[in-house]
Amino acid sequence: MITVYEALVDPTRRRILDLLREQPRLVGELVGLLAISQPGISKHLRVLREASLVKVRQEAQRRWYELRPEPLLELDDWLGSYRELLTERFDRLDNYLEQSQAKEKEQQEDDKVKSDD
Amino acid sequence: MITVYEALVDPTRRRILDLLREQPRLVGELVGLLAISQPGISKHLRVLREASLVKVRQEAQRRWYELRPEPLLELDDWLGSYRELLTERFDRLDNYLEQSQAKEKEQQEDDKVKSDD
DNA sequence: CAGATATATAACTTGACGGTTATATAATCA
DNA sequence: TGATTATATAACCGTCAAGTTATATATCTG
Repeated sequence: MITVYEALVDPTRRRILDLLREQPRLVGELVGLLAISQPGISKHLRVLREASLVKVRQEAQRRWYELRPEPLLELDDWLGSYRELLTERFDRLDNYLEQSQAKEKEQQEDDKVKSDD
Repeated sequence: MITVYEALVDPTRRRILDLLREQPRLVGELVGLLAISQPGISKHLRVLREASLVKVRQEAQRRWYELRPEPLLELDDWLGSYRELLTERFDRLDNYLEQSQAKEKEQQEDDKVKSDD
């Protein structure tokens, strides 16, 4: 079994989850979107499966991967104990959060620039 | 710079944060509590520092480590997009969460059983 | 100053991770 | 049936993480 923390540590897997949040996807679709080889994607999907963060529905040779957000509750629960501390000082943090979001967005752009050959 | 995801992936570091949530602690205190060598703890603290999750106050030879929860906001933000999905199906998940908590508690017990030699 | 105390850093080992290419498996299609 | 399509698995490689022991650094104490 793989913990939700282990599943989320890799940015590619977070991207996959974000993509699956929009809609179920085929493996090949994810390959097209993520600039990683097909076996690489399959390996990530295996990790997500073993963390129970996705479920699969087979349809002929194709596999539809679908989000299963339940395990995120554990993370949310852990975070909960910190949330009061956070909201206490909330004013100080607005700035911080905006910075982080900018950084993340930047990185996602980088990911996307798959050389189109 | 170390991401909050990287910082949280290690269970020992999550325990350290939990301990610092209660109160600031000395390195030696954490060593006593965690069954890892002093350099091991110092390395974890360095990671937490580079993730901006702790701050240090020096007092003679001692170092007080204190929680800095701000970076957790980024994680909370990421989780936010999934929270609606989660609450939608909330009834199905109670059971799941309880299981996870039991597992975690079990593991923490294991951590604590430092052979007292 | 010499020793003791508290912590950090260096160097090393081991194992796991994330990527790759090559291949196996399984279903569809002609 | 043989070729094609879609995905998973195997084998391998380089990097890094987490632990260790040994040592450096810095402060206090006698």
